[in-house]
Amino acid sequence: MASPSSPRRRAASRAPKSASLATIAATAGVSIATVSRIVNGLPRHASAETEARVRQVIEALGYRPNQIGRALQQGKSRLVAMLTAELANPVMATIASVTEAALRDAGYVMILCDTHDRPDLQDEYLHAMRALVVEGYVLATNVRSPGLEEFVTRGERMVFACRPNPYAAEGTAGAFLGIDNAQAGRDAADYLLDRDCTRFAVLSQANGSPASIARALGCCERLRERGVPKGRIRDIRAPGHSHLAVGYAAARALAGRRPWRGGIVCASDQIAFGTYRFACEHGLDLTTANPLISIDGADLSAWLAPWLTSLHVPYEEFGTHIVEMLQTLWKGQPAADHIVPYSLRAAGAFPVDDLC
Amino acid sequence: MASPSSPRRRAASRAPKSASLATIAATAGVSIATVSRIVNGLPRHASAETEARVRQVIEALGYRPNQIGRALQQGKSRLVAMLTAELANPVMATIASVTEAALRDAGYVMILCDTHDRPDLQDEYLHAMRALVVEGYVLATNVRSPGLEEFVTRGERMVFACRPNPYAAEGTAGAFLGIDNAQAGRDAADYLLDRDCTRFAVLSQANGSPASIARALGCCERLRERGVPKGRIRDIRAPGHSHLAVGYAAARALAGRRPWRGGIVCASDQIAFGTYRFACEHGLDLTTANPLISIDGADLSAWLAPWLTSLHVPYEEFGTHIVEMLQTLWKGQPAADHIVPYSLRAAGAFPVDDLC
DNA sequence: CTGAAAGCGCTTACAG
DNA sequence: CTGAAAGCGCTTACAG
Repeated sequence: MASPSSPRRRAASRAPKSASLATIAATAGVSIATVSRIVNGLPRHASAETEARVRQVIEALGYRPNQIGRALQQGKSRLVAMLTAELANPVMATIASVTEAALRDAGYVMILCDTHDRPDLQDEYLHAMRALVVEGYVLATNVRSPGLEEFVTRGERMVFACRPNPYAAEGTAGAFLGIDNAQAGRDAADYLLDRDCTRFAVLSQANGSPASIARALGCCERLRERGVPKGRIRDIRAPGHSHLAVGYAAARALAGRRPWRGGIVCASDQIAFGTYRFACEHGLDLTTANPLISIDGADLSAWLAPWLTSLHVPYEEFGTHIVEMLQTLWKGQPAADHIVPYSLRAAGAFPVDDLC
Repeated sequence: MASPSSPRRRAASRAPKSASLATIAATAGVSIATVSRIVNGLPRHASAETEARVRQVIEALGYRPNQIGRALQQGKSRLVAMLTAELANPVMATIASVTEAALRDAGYVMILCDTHDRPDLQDEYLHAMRALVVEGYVLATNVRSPGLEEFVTRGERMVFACRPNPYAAEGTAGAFLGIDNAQAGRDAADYLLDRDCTRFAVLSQANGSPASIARALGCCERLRERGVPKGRIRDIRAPGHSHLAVGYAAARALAGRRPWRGGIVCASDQIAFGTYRFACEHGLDLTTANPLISIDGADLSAWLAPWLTSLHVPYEEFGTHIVEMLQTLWKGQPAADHIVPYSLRAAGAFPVDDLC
């Protein structure tokens, strides 16, 4: 190791200094304004010779505009904050990934903040992002927090993915992007009914997000509607932070009494995975005798869980939608809710080629 | 929708304006410098009464320091860039997640950039991050690019997770964080040998990353070393961008001749997942007759792939290590490589409680 | 076509 | 204890 006082230490202790507009201007013998105009490709910026000279200097010194200086001047940062509930969840990772790509294409840089569904972290990040003067917020979290309420009432430009805005004012454009969760629950019920199930288990998270509650409720509602007696519906709401753990616990509850026989609806892929693990360990039957359907249908599931039938939410398209919604906000218009369709992805039926 | 010229439009078209240091100073009747000192908790910043008055104004106006102004002044942004090869890969998502948490604890904000393993995107991001004056770079990509070479030679502060620095100078501290990949391959070989396998398949990606090549090579090397004849080793390098597709293709090649009988080493979890999907569809036997071991052992695998035995890389600890390495760099010292140990995670043996 | 100057929000010596 | 002033890197009217 270099000693603390060695010259080497000094040299390496900060990032290599890069040239500024002023440096370029000085060595090219023009004004800062001129260089700025050239860099930004403004209309009648400079004579051909001046431009050539300046460009040469820029090239030679490897100049790149400092975004911080620009951001301070313009009052906008080209930064968008994305707050995710839990990046470890593949669904969240997918949303983050596609949003990042769409924002990049639109010329923005995404900052990803993992709130771990903790209100304190959520507020910490919200404030840190405001301090960075981000131009918009994408929320994929379901937690209430004072900071979020404050931001909503202050009119910050936010889009809500998957989970609706918990502080949305009545009759306001919610800027919500997602599926009709209640309807998805109903469709899951129909799927099992059409396969002649007579007993039903609905697995969801206790005190879950509004979205996941809506799925479970919609499902139970539909079952009753189609004449299933209450006694034939097991509405299991298992505790746990991770949906994996929820699914495991729910499956345990399900298998607890006598061997289960009937259809199973999991409010999310992750819950289905937890169920699956329990099934592997303790022999809960997940074959055609007990058809299982989940809601999410993430791409990874098509690989890792060929046994899984699910209502596939088109997360791969969320990035584009999110950017469109942000652009609406940036135009000063309220962003309407955006309800996307889902589709049935049958077990094992998804073609490999589409996944590569 | 509000008409384009409605007053509403104007009102919403930019973020709500927030108070500046100057505003606070003016309404509190003190100088900007005084407010700054109070906000930053500097030693003898102000008299008790002044401070009280200023704090009151800050509270009333909801003032938060603008990080951009501060960054410009101090020449540091408290931002760290993380470049990931592919966020859709759960291993990458895990690394991103833990790094984000560790950086936050250290007072930094992480910007996540998904390069999709494309050199052009990698360079685009590298330059965008430099423009943001980030204080460090975390690379979890394996792509060579002109920009990366430029950054390395310029001495930017970077750490390399999982994939070594492709432009590291001889005998230089590489700032690499990861496992001994060749040794992991060797250990995987030993695992199968100890289970009395006599035939072996080694599944990896054609033209893969140095890390994954090292795993496959180490494995083959060890097999030969322990006397396995070349004809009993099938070294399958399948093409494909995603490791899932690679695993699928490799399994197809493996099953192509006669029914496979022997041990299987997958260079990564994802390759094992692809193999698994092929096995489910086409009946490749993955039970004890054909023991399979992969390298990675991501937490998600413990849930979704209870059938999988793997050498578990402690990705959950990567965040802490990455921050330590960055802090070494920030002190002006070179960051040594950091080789972490891995451990065997046997199929189905991982306790559920540890995963919640 | 080109430049001098103001100002974005902040920190930090330097005076008093 | 407190303030006036310079300056971080940039853009943008405003002159010429």
